[in-house]
Amino acid sequence: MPINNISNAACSYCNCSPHCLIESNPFNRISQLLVKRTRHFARNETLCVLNDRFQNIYIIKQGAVKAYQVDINGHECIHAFYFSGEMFGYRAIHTGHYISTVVALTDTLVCEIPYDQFVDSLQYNLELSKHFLSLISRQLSTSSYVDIISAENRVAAFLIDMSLRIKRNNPMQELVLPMSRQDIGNYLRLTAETVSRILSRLQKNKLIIVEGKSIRILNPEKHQSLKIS
Amino acid sequence: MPINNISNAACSYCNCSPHCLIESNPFNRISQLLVKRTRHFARNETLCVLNDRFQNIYIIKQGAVKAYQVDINGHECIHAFYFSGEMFGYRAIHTGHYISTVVALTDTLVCEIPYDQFVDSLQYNLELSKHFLSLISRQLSTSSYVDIISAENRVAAFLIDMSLRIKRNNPMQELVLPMSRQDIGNYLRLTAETVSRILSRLQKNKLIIVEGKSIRILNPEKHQSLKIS
DNA sequence: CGCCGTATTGAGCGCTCTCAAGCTAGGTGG
DNA sequence: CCACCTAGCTTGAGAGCGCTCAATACGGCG
Repeated sequence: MPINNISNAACSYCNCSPHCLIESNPFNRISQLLVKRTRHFARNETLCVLNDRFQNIYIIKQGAVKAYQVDINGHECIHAFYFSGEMFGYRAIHTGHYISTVVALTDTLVCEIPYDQFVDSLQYNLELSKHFLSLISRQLSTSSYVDIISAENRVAAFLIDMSLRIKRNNPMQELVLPMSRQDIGNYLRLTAETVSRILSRLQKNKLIIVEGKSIRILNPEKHQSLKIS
Repeated sequence: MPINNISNAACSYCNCSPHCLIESNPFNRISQLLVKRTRHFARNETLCVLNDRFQNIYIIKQGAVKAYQVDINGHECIHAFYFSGEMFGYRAIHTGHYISTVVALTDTLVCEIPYDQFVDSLQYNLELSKHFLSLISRQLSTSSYVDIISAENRVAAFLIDMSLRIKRNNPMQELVLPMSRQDIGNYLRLTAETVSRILSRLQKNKLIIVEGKSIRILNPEKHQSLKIS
């Protein structure tokens, strides 16, 4: 696997193409014009650091990352996980500096797109402008888990979301979470102990089967009803 | 005060101009091209309704609004307040339908901008594209209050934020909150009772002076330290 | 095998919620 | 002018959920 492999292939040739967030005709039309770069990061490697100068938007070709800030108590506040096909970095557009540190949860391949060049290309393509605005707006329209009051509903909603976003190529429909219980807790504003207890409880109630990082969801419908507190 | 007064004045003549979020040279240059409309809403009147077709982006010239969804338990989840000079509606870009109901908290004047026309105008002005993306990105980069664990810190952070966003023309630096305690609670995911108790506690600790909806912040520095849990 | 990081489980505490009772301000009518 | 009403706000008592602290179990790896 080549590190920092420079490539300028059209999006249609990307291995992430079937489920890429920005995969769409308008983007493909423009994609040939953009110099993109595929980069590889090992588990625990840092993709970008809080306060570094904003330069690139990233799309994950393969793998998973977490984006977090460390608060004054040293607590790691995770505000997002991103998976295969998803885009990140755009939250830095306003400040010009990354507003979180992003770390790979597993071996991860990303597509790196220089923002300056990308935004300049918008003037040649109104459709791309519209599409990009729509993508960003999508992030604004998805409500956060912390809106959900009870811890159990929050974990259930998290599992449903993960099961929809993590691409799986196994027949058993099992979900393999790339993050630790602590990460899940930091994301949902719960402690790792609470996350663990709730997973046990959901298993006892025959809603899921837990085997370490691998989780099988037995009754997605039941979970749906849990989702909204 | 004319209702639904049609106007197409340049932004520079708007009474909101001194503190408008989208006030900037690039926008002013384009603003003459856009048909805008000034509309008036009385207290408790609805500006837009959840699931209605997305047509306009709004900028508040004067007043205040709350944006909320009602969850399946009938609980009103407020996800934002907007004040004079601020923009809303852009969260609907992705879905094409408004994702919340917006209601006036006081008598409110808004500037209504048709999105289709606005987005078409982007192709004539790259600077406007960049500026608009930056504005939207700003919304993504501001973290939510619910990230703050303790209720006291959440309320303190809320008060600091309000004091920065609500424009005042009084010398005593007093903050007049346009929303009820219940609204504050719905926004911070606390009960109205808890909000009330915490305001009393902050007053007892000589951090604020509460007189109904009017609040004076005595030690902004002390609050800052409260802000991050 | 022992080691270490992660996950699970338990006991007790504290914060916020629930439920309920008073309180206040503003409005209406006599 | 006061009596009365109502909605919103405040305050109190008790309960429950999630946190803290601590012990134990698991799993990968030398």
